[in-house]
Amino acid sequence: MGKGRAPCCDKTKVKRGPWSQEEDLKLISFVHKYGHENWRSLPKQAGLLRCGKSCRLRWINYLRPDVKRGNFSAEEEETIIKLHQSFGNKWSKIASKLPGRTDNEIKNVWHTHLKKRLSSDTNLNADEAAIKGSLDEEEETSQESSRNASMSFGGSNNSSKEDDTHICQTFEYFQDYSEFTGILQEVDKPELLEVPFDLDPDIWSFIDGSDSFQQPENSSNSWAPRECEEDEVEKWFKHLESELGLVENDNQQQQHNEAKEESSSSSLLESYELLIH
DNA sequence: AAAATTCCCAACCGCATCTTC
DNA sequence: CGAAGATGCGGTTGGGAATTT
Repeated sequence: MGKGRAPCCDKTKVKRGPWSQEEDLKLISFVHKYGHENWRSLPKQAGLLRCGKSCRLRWINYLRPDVKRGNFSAEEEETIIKLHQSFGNKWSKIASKLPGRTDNEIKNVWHTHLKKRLSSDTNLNADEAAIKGSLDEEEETSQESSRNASMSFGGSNNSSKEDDTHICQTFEYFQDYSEFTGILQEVDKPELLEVPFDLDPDIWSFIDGSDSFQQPENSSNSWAPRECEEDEVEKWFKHLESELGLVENDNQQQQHNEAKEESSSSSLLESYELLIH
């Protein structure tokens, strides 16, 4: 890098605001194939009308496969509080101690929940101190339990089901086959694998599907497309079919369909990780 | 049921730091 | 060593969802 480069981006020519599913797909598949060594040039090569900064943020905070979504557990919240006491508003530092959590997410949780909780705890403790002398033993016990109840605020015990919901929300808009093909054609007219079912394989055939993007001019090793071994793809498809119940008999299929909404979200994430790693 | 208010979070902005020339 | 671009970070905000009146 160095002198004579163009500015980060022309803000009059880039799209802003919420990301569409199409943009997400383009970004995911581009990063999957070529990595993200150069955020500045990525939007152009991926066919995105976005600032590189925006792409980076979207990837880190939302699309990265290892992003953990859903409510923070009580343990995570306590960890954040402790780390905040040590590091202050160093959100990235705090995030590095919480695998799967992003600095942005931690920052949001801090401002929306933990800060309030801490200040209410402080007030509670002050009140406690003020009235302590006049309380008999029974009243003190009551105060203690009240404070403990306050400490467990945050909805952290319902994380399991809500995790699934959040993961599902992340992936749910990838479920329309026709949209994928449209995006495929728009990105770079890749050869789409014919997949006889309607869901996730389309995403991944899209992602693995050949030369969807402009190859960077000076391709270094990190930019070179990853080799997608056929047996690896086949293995992954089998895994996916199994996860989605597509290799089951009718009864199993019916049972599976009933549970489909719950299982598909985690399966998707699992499959994504399986493919990426 | 509708309006008002509050809450939440994804995304933007601008500054700081790092990297390269 | 300084200049300039790239990237990272933290503060802030807009708008949709949820809740209250």
